Amino acid sequence: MLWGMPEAVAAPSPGVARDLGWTLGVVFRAYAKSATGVTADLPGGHRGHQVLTWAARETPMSQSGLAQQLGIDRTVMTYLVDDLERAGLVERRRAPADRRTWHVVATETGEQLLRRLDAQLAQAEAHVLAALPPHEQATFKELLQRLAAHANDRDPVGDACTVAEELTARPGDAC
Amino acid sequence: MLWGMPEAVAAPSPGVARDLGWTLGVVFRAYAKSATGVTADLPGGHRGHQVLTWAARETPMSQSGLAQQLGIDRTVMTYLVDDLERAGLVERRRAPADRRTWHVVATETGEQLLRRLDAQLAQAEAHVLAALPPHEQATFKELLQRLAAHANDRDPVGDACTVAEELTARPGDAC
DNA sequence: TATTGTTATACTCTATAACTATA
DNA sequence: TATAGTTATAGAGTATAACAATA
Repeated sequence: MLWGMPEAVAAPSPGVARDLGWTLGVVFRAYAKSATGVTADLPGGHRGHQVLTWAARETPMSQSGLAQQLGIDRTVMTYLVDDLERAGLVERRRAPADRRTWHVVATETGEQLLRRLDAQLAQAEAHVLAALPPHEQATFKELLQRLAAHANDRDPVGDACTVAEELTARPGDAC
Repeated sequence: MLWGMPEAVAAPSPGVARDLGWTLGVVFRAYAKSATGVTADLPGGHRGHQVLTWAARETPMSQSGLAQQLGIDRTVMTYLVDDLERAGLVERRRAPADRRTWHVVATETGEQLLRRLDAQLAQAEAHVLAALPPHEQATFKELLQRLAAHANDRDPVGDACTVAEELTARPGDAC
């Protein structure tokens, strides 16, 4: 888990409450909390939802294809599909062209559940945005989409100066 | 770890790329990746940074107070302060009023490092926002702050209809 | 008795590596 | 030989419970 910060957490100082990282984290966790609640009982949680979403597409995907797309380890994907299959939400079908691979396909039950989950997730989204009037909601989403589109464009901030070096650096040193 | 989704991940469908949850996650992870790099070598990572931030305040905090404020378990806080103390960034001082509690106070070294880390985190912030022109950056941050301020106002989306119930529900049922 | 802090233990999640069956 | 999938093992991170010192 990354950046777990359960429940309400107070800002270390008034200034921090205006930091991008802090506010982004607060809003993201508020959404994640709602979304986690929606997918809580689904096998695999939010990851199960992602797999189910892909499994409901027309073109079938292999397990390794799913793993690569969703950034999940191949070995984890096995357990994930196992659980979803046991719940009757997806099926494994041998790929005709390559008998090594399984295609993961949503069952009718899985597709019905997916539609309901998506509707509930839309509610969670609306809940998070409810603090803004409609036209500002649209502005926020539009700006967020543009940020997301360029999020992976450049390399992250250079780590030329590590903490280890910082610990021995003097105040005047450039970092 | 919550919502781990390493590296670049493709959206399950074109529509999803416009979902709030998806875009929020992409931008948050982009920032988290930069921020994690900044605090990578700090004992305790980003949590160590949070503790250090509180420890640098004027009014000293007890370990249990820190744990409660930051949503960290008491037992984890012990290890965290141990590591920060070993690195010479904070000190434990017996509280005069209550000899059971330790006050966690940043050392001069800790305060210097904190100032540098905060400067680097500001760079990470600027990096994430770089896709937008200045006046839209200000708009985004303002809207985000208003969302964050109301993030914990109401209860999360009702989970009156759990997945377990969904699995047995018929298409017409209200959820 | 309740609380602060510490320690030890167990549990969950994930990653690594070895194995099979196909290609 | 290389790849898809499976399984087993080990590791990190976290939570649970018991303990000592103090209130």
